[in-house]
Amino acid sequence: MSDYPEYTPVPRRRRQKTGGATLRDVARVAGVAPIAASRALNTPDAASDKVLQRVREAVAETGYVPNLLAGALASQKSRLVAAVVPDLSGPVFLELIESLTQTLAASGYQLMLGHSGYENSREDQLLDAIIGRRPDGIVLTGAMRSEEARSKLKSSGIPVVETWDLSEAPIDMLIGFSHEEIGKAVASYFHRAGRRRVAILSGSDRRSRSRAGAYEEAARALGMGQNGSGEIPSCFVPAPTTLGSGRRGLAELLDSGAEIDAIFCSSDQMAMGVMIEAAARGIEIPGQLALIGFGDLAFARDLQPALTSVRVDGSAIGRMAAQFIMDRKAGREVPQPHCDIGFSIVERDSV
Amino acid sequence: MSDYPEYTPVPRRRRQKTGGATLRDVARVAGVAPIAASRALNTPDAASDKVLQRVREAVAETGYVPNLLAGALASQKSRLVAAVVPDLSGPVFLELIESLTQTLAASGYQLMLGHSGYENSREDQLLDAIIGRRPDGIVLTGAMRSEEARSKLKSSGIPVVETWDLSEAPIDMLIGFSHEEIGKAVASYFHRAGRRRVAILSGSDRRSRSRAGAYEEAARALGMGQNGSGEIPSCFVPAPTTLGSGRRGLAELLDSGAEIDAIFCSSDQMAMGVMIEAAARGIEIPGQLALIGFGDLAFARDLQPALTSVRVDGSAIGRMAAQFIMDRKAGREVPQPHCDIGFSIVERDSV
DNA sequence: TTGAAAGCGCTAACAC
DNA sequence: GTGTTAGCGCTTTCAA
Repeated sequence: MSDYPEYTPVPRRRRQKTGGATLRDVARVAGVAPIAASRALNTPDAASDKVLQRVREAVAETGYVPNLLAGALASQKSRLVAAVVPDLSGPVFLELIESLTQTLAASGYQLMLGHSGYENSREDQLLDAIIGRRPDGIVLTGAMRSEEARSKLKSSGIPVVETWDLSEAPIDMLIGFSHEEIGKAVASYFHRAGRRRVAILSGSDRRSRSRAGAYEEAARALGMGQNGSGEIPSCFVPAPTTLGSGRRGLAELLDSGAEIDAIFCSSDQMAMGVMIEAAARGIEIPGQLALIGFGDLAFARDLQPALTSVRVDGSAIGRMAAQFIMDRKAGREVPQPHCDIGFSIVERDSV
Repeated sequence: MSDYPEYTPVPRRRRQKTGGATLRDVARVAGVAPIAASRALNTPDAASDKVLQRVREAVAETGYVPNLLAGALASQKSRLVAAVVPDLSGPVFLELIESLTQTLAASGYQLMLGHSGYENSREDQLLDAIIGRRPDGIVLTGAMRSEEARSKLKSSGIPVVETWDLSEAPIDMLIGFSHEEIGKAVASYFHRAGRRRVAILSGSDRRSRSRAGAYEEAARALGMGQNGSGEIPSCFVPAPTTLGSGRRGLAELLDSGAEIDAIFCSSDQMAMGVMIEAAARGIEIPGQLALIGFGDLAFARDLQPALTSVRVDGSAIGRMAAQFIMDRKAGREVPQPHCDIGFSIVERDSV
């Protein structure tokens, strides 16, 4: 054995690289500086045709896929937008989510989805996970009621679009409609249609309650309700509402002995449930019972009878929200950052 | 005018900082090194109580929210998982997406959602956007049939879970079931129920076609079909299928003059449409017409009659997919990376 | 248990 | 139009 110490090369600190080709590799192959390659890919107008050509070849040769994480870190633009929904199974928000994804994708943005549930419990944790990714925007469809969550959002500096509601003190931007107005409009619609003994079947989430409250109030003001008492029979079921809760809701309403000739349902699914239960009980719609749903889901027109429903243009909300955020990020000013998108009652055959 | 050049301070190149507090700020406030603060937050076990305490206070004081982008870049762990669905409006995938989001969220992962549509056109673009974010895993529920897309996925080195199908040559991991077996099982179920003049109403997407094909074949093998010819009346509608396409599909089937006593619908929504159309035409279910749906959506049990349907456990797929990916990332081996999760026929009253 | 140094892969800010 | 340099905010690696 020799006493000479073995030759140990100075251990160069090397991290494991991710494996794939990087912009440097592309640049080397193309024979240009990394930044030139970057420009060729991101702002092709600012590069000569020669560089463009060679970089493109190099990309093809190396199979380079840009690391958007690194790009986002350097440029402070993540091209990510987060959307928070209480729940996906109540398809009310689907239209919004789809149009959001689509509009964003067309501009190279990606959607990050978060579920908040209908309770405020996980909000904070979810928010940290979202803000931590530094999205270019956050679209809220529900929840975020806690003051802590709101101030966290505000101080993050990330553009926020609240949707699906009108708030007096928006965090930032807002695209919504008035649930109270809807409640009133439906009550008055029933009134004009000659219905008097109106009832309500509603989810117990805040928004449905808000529609329900305005509906009851307006109905009473119009002199509708149970003969004598002016009471508006109501049934509240936990969100998300389903076809099943519609069936059971109607059963409960009927079994309570109330005399009813019209029901406002807080979702089209529930309305469909009511239709099915009514059919099972031999109650004719709209003859004996008129029905208005909420959401105007695709199937509403295909029901028998076709369902009259309150329509809110979820696609428009999605498109606008995406536009708001992209405008903001591009430094453009959003002229009307608080928007009431309204609603309409789509008249079909169930009233 | 003096000829002396004005004193210009050396312009330090400063980027605009994002504004929020960084780990350095936290560390400074806590009086420790940045790395110590990092450890206090990520691996609390490896830090002394004193440091822990002071870092926590500093976090609260500064309102620090970790920049996960930077963390991901440095650690090669994005804690992001991408899911690609053809479409959200056919709620078949909702269960999967919800359980995926939930399982991931419980471990601090976030879901990134991508829509592929039912055509392969946007696949490649979508894939680049996804791979570019270096997610820790990708869950595929449809599409990705092009060889280019598959090889891109493979060479990315990102764990991929294909779901909702059994493939002979999976890209990586797989959690699925056999659409052919389902077709056969439904045909034989109708046969055992004494139905003979069976038909099919199906979406025209690949998977529905695959179920339909096996169903027709099995039905013919069992001697079912139109009297004499053995033909199986079929109607294919574009995906996503809806209640409306169910109504129109039944109408088409009936108006073609076929004699039918059982229909296999490729979605529960279509089955519901068939029910409605049947009711409108005075056709009794299951007396004159038996019905089996696919998806076993929540409303199936609440229909009148309750709908018999093929059930696939989407939640289980979501949970497993999340687990597979997290195991992989943690260096654990996934013992059974190819899994047939099977299906069941939930017997209710429509047959 | 704690810290200093060296990146992760990219782009903003300059200079030419 | 192109290149140089210095980070973005974090964590890995190594050394104490």
